[in-house]
Amino acid sequence: MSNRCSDEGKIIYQLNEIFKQMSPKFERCTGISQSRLDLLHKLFEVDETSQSALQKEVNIDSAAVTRHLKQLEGKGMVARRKNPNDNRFTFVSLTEEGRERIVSYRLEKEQFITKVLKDFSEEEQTSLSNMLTRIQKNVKDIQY
Amino acid sequence: MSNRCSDEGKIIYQLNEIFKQMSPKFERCTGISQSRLDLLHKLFEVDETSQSALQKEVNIDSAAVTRHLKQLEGKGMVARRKNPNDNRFTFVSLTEEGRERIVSYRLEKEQFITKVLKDFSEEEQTSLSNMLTRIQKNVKDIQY
DNA sequence: AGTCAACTATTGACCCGTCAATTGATTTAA
DNA sequence: TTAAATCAATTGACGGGTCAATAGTTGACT
Repeated sequence: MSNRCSDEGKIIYQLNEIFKQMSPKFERCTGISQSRLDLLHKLFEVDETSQSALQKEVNIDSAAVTRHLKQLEGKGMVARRKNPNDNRFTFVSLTEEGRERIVSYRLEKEQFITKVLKDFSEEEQTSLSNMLTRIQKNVKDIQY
Repeated sequence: MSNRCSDEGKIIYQLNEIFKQMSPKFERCTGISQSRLDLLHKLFEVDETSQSALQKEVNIDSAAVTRHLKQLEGKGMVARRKNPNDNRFTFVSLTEEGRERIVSYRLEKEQFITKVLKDFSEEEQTSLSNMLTRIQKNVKDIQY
């Protein structure tokens, strides 16, 4: 249950470090931030969604979603329009240009991922993934 | 080397999710952010250091370090003074109050960690840690 | 009808990180 | 000894996230 202090925080520490080191490299390699690519990915699969549905999928604050989508709209990658049947909702979809550009993003991302998982066998990957899933569950179970 | 798409991005995704979900809970449980606790930890071990040396250890930008330390100074947890032999450097140290309070922070942190690693055996923990180390190395090797 | 509650989206204030430019102190070299 | 280079720390501008408050729309209930 409890083990020696030197090791105790190490995994948490490593998780943070990996995140901090990986995020900026991801952005430089792919040319887009992970959050934005996530948004585009979801849109890629869905054709058109409400903003709130999108927000629930990517799991970032709706304020951030609004700002991202506005910028992506400014760059001509997504289109937004109000739901005519319910003006509270705004529908979001990829533009043609967005749809084209996301393909190259995906490519860059795949290359990035293979670099990150270099020398990991299939078994190791699934083993790692399973452990991460368990950690995720533990984190979720922490009340407060 | 390359495997099916559904699994490809999953680990990266999980790492991000864990980080995003864990950070705010950590802060609520312990009452302090991870970065700040890191800073205090280093100071706890070292008695007095220069700010730049501290910055190198915690691995966050020196601008952020300055701002953190100023706030911690405002709360009476750390003390700062210029190095009399070289006025470029500022020395940082824990105050008595800071030294007291960090003990409880450590306690909260330990409890948090055991929750995160619930149901993980020693072997699993070292196995996980080793894999994370390898990933960290892979990330570091990504040029650009 | 009219009011009230619920819901989406947006905005503002804030935290935390980065990079780039600046300030002040010291060292190096001419 | 003075000028240039270097270095630590700070500051400002910005990106991206959160929460809280607000605006606008819709639905339900009296």
